[in-house]
Amino acid sequence: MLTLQCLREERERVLASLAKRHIDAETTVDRILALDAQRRALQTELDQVLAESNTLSREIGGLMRDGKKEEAEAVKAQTAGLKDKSHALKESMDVAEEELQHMLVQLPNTPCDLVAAGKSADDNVEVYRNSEPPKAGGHAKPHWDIASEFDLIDFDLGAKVTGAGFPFYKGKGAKLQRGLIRFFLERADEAGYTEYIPPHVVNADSGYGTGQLPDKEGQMYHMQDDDLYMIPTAEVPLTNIYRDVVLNASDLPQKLCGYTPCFRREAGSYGKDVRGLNRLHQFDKVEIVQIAHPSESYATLDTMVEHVKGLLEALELPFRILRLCGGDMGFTSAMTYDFEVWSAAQERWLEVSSVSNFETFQANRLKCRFKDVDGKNKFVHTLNGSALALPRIVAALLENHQDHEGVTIPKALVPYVGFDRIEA
RNA sequence: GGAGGUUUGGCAGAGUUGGUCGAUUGCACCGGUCUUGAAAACCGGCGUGCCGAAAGGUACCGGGGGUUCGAAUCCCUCAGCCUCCGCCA
Repeated sequence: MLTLQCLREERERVLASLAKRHIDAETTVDRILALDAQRRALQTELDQVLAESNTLSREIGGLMRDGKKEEAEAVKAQTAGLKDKSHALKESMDVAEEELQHMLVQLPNTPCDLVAAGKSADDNVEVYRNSEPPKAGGHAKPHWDIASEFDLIDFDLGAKVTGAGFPFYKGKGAKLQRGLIRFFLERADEAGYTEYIPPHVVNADSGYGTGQLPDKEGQMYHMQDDDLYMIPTAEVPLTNIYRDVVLNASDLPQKLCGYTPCFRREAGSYGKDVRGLNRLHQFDKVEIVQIAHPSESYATLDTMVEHVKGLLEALELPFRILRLCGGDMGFTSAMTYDFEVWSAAQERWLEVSSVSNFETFQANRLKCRFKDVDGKNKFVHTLNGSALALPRIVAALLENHQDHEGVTIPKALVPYVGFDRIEA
């Protein structure tokens, strides 16, 4: 979430920045500032009452020790009204604080300067494309047909055993998954990311820390009996490693990665968006995360973009990179690059990675700071990116590398999957 | 799942008949003296949030709540960790 200090000192900039998301936050921000002023005034008053109370209590303590019981009783009488007074002040302060927090967590992050204003995906800025989308040959089969023809993925079986959006991967389909995961992890390892196998289930504090709660409450599977959430991305457990942590400046950057299945309820999705592998309730993903020094974070973002770019090049897929506009960016992000691969049969771009800098937005919630050279604790910047999400990569591999007899596995991937062709 | 124990500042570890305890001490760490440099020794500093220009005030001894003029110390509750028993991959 945004810091109060930032709202206080840079109100105009924050409003202008949020306007790029097509959000008019003026009313909210001003209400927050009013509550903040109110809270501070109450705190000052409360502190005074408590100070008085503490002084008297110490006095009583001294008198009791000296055996002057009657004098102590007399002082005690002076404390009579103080407790009610402090309780009342505390209560008003808590009320103001609660409303303030409630409003504050609903404000999204401020897009950074480079981000364009915009309402929807149409306003995203394409910053890179490795090739023109191959012309439709008319014969390209969609991945769900290929998957079925070579018995790679069974959607119906998944629907029977669990429900729609939970496919079974089979035979070479399963090996392809396993190979891709290994391939992505090895590349992350080579790039200096430490591998983690995190829990696939997190508590509410963690959901809150990375911003899934309360914003996306309905998107996560929730286990009511234990009040735990299934992770929608490894970002949640990996970034929450740093919740309530103060790092040394020399510890930065922290680079970590991890493979996990991801679980998303995807309420409200329908149609061609959910066909085949396009959108699943459970999917596999390798995530890269960095905890960076504020002055380095945008350079870090660039290296992460380059990393993902390298993966897609190795897989020989046509792709483009978009810098998302304000209106299309996630709630917590200050800047996001989306990677999209071309689907030859569906003849459209499919998002396969999202690489973001959250600046201090998550760090503020996580209370993740570093001790700066001036001795002060400051918020770190957090970043993460998919490197990569599997289903649409598999879709693109099947569709783009198909021919009449089967599918050719890109050379870089062969050592990981153990075969170079998928055929009948 | 049952029984008991435990949870203090980066770590270790005092403090529980409630009263200058936000907290003794050691280690680690930072600065200084000494030294060609280092080590040792000695001196000083050394948790975090909030309010405040500052001085200072206030809050925090696992989380939350309560008793009291006053709680790290008493009570309730939740959680983590440890030991034993049970069950089990």
